[in-house]
Amino acid sequence: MSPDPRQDERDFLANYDPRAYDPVAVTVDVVALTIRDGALHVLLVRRGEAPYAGMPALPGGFVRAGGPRQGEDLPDAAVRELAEETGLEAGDPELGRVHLEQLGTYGRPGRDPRMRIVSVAYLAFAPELPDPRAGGDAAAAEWTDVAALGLTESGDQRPGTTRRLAFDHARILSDGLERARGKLEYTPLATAFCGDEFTIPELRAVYEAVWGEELHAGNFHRKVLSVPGFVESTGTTSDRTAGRRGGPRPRLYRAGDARLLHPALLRPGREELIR
Amino acid sequence: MSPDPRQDERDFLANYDPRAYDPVAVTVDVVALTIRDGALHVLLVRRGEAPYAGMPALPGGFVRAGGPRQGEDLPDAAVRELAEETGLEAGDPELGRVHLEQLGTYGRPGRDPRMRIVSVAYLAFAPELPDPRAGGDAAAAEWTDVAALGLTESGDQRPGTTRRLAFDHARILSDGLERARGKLEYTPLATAFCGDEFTIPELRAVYEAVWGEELHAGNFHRKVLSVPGFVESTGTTSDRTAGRRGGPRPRLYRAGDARLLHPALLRPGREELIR
DNA sequence: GCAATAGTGTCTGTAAGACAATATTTA
DNA sequence: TAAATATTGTCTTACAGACACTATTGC
Repeated sequence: MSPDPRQDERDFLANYDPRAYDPVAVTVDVVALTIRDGALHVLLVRRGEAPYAGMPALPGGFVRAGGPRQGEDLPDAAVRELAEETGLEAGDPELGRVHLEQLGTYGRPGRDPRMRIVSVAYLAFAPELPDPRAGGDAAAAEWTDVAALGLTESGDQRPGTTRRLAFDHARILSDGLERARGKLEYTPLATAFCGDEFTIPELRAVYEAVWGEELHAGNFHRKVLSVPGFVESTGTTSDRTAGRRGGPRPRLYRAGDARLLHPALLRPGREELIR
Repeated sequence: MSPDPRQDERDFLANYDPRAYDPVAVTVDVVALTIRDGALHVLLVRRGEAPYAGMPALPGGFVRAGGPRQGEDLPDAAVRELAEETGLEAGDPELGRVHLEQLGTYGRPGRDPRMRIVSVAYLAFAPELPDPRAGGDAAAAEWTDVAALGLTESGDQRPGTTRRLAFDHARILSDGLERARGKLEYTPLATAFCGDEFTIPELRAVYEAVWGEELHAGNFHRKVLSVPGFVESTGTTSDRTAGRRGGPRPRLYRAGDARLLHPALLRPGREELIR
């Protein structure tokens, strides 16, 4: 490496194609998912300005730069945006329980009418977080049932859907949901939607909410317990009565130490989708 | 939407946090993989300038911008970079057989010492492409055996490796290889490394090169034929003798119409990697 | 001829899914 | 008491992997 990075930088700025300096802005958008009342919800904000003023959008914003070695890393920007919109402090331990992963990057020319914007989308999975309105300066953000958005597999929204998403956020959310559905198959991600301790039926409710289909209780139960490291017993039983309509008290489990599920829990009935 | 996008743009540029306009450049980098002589190879260029002058790097370059609706989309930029470095024309039908997918985006501050750069990495799978040197103005690019790069699972290169990659390209390549290994399990991607017609042993050689382990010929053969839509018979046999050391002439197959393999071909012996 | 390989057959352990049975709880 | 639910058991079918076998080719 050259002994003088600033000289490098001057050479660099002087030499290469100036078209590359047409402004390109980099943003992060966050698809934050949680389970509320047994249904999958996504965090949406209401846009205050044009374009798409008044329409719901994914929380997001510009990545802070400031020089070659200054500014924030992309995952940090995603956490910051999530914290700002949920009203949680950036250092809140509640945020430590949130699983965050990069989803993909969207840069089609024209996706933002104001300027060329490349957006790095992140996917966040959280157990029930406080309602965004409770936070101090939290914007008009709220958890929205994804079923109400009428998303199709192709990333569009069905005609007649009242809550249309801004920009290409329907596509990004659609990709995020598909990623989440797939990850539930071969990782213990579903436990990230639960509290520290949870029952097998609660875990099954997570799978049913994300996959959108009912699962056979008995087979699911045996299967989860048969995957090494998926869950570990606490030896106690749940005394929560909310949502239960009878039957014995279910046992409580914690997340195990597995990072991959083997064998995987495959989604039923995907034969038609394969071709 | 506002009736005057240019007014939107002026408002936009006037109003928001100017720190976002600290220059951030967006590049694409391409992890192009192919099989040569039974070993997995990646396309690398030799850097001509500081930083990392003389060191091998992934092919890549700046995304062309030019205004809100001008410039190229990210996948187009990746195809352009790949075409430039391989010496193929951008419209060459040979490029149409290349499978391209987004790998991930890397934006850690300091990853490029000159300025803040966010790089969108793409993964390309191709059957044997012409040698880059054959192309007209092709840079000093060449296919490199990935085994010679001494990559570890953590994305570093083993001490003593002579060909050290520039920037964080060892990490990017490492992520690309892991993605490729995984995709071979549940998609028919391996056929993208083969010609139009191929034999089951050739297909097995692809799996062995990418996974880095030998597979049982008999079980692999039966398994491939049992997955619906993976391959379809041509009714002919291969008369190529290159690489074969005996035995009957293998039958020829084409890629089938499956987009997912069901059941999947799982990598053997991953029990240790699960925790 | 000899060694290597393509392709098929067989057997065993594991897993998925349908279904049933029992015990325990809420309403 | 009736209905719902947690948990376990049983059975069938499918599949992965180990191994064996035969036929066909290159050298």
